[in-house]
Amino acid sequence: MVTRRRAETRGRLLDAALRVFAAKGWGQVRIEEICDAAGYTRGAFYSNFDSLDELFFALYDERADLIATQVTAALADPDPSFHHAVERAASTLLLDRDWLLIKTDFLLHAARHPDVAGRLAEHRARLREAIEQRLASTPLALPAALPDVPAAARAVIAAYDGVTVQLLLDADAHAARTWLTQLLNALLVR
Amino acid sequence: MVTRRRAETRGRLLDAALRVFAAKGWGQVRIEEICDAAGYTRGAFYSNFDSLDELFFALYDERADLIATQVTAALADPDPSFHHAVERAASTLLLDRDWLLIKTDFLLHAARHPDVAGRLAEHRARLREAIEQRLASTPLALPAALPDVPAAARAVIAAYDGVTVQLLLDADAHAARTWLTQLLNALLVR
DNA sequence: TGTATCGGATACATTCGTGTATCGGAGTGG
DNA sequence: CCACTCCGATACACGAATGTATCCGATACA
Repeated sequence: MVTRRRAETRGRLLDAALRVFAAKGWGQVRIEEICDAAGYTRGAFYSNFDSLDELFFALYDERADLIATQVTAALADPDPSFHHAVERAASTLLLDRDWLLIKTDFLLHAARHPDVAGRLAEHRARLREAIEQRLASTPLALPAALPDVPAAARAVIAAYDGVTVQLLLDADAHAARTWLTQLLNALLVR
Repeated sequence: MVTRRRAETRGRLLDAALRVFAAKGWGQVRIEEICDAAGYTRGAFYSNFDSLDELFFALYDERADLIATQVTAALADPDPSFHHAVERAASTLLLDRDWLLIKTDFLLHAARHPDVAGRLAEHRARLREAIEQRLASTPLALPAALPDVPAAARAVIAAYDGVTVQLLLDADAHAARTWLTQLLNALLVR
């Protein structure tokens, strides 16, 4: 089982794919571009993946799992203040513009192909549950328009999605983070 | 000047392009698909446009202008109640899922190609100004986290973008509209 | 109505990307 | 050290999409 070299090139291909997909966008990417960026030829690609879709999905799964784990950890940390936890989660979520680009590509793909929307729904559900648990464990005076914790959690996700759009457009990560915390304050603090 | 037939086919091509782009997504669309959907051959396309990009941009400009005009009118209408105006604007903005798909495609394109981001920025600016004027002309007790009207207007846009994502995923326009009004209440009403 | 022009259809050449089949080298086990 | 296996490189054949050049029918105008 010579899984050593194989895992290496697979990893390099995934890393290169992240950059290339972020730069050009789903649908503009040719297989050979990724191979070039990774330092291989198409032979390596076809030896590790069956299609570009499979690579893209593998990439999405890998990164989505990573991010969800990090955010969950940031929110579940019991000791710091609420605002501090929000800051940490916001930093994780809005840190990597490349990921936001790819995630939005995947969102569009899921919107058009409901059969693959499950992966995305699962990712969002993980984030929502982490947010709900954090909200439930923190004494908050929610505004009248958001009566319960699930509604508040959905509002948090909507704010995140809204700020994501802004960050995609102006590429100002710092402004996006402060703007997200400002929005969350407006939403969650009566 | 035989502009009659020409305008007709150009219009049909744009209409067909709206459907095809919404269904398949930017980057998955072949010129001939649009021509087929419009009932023409590629000759008609090349006679009216230089490239697929040009067609896509023309389509975006046309629809963005239409939507912005409608929303501005809905918001500027002085007589109805604030909530009623919000409902009308929300209905216009969230009515057409096809448009949201295309708009998001364009968002990604703009995020990756800053030189074409101007069109999108202009569209957003029009919406923001309409919102600001409406907010300024309505006595509202803004929450502490959104001190002034510009901040509140940006929050409205963020909420719109966030709800757009949800609508893209679950395709439930009615839920999206009520959810948007709920979010706006949470954001704007102290 | 005849004619000139315009617009869309058709045919063709070319380019580009893909997928497969095969080859050579590197790593592994005996 | 040798043989075997695995993996990535190379070469090739095929199909798809594009853009252009040309043709024919429709429309406008005298």
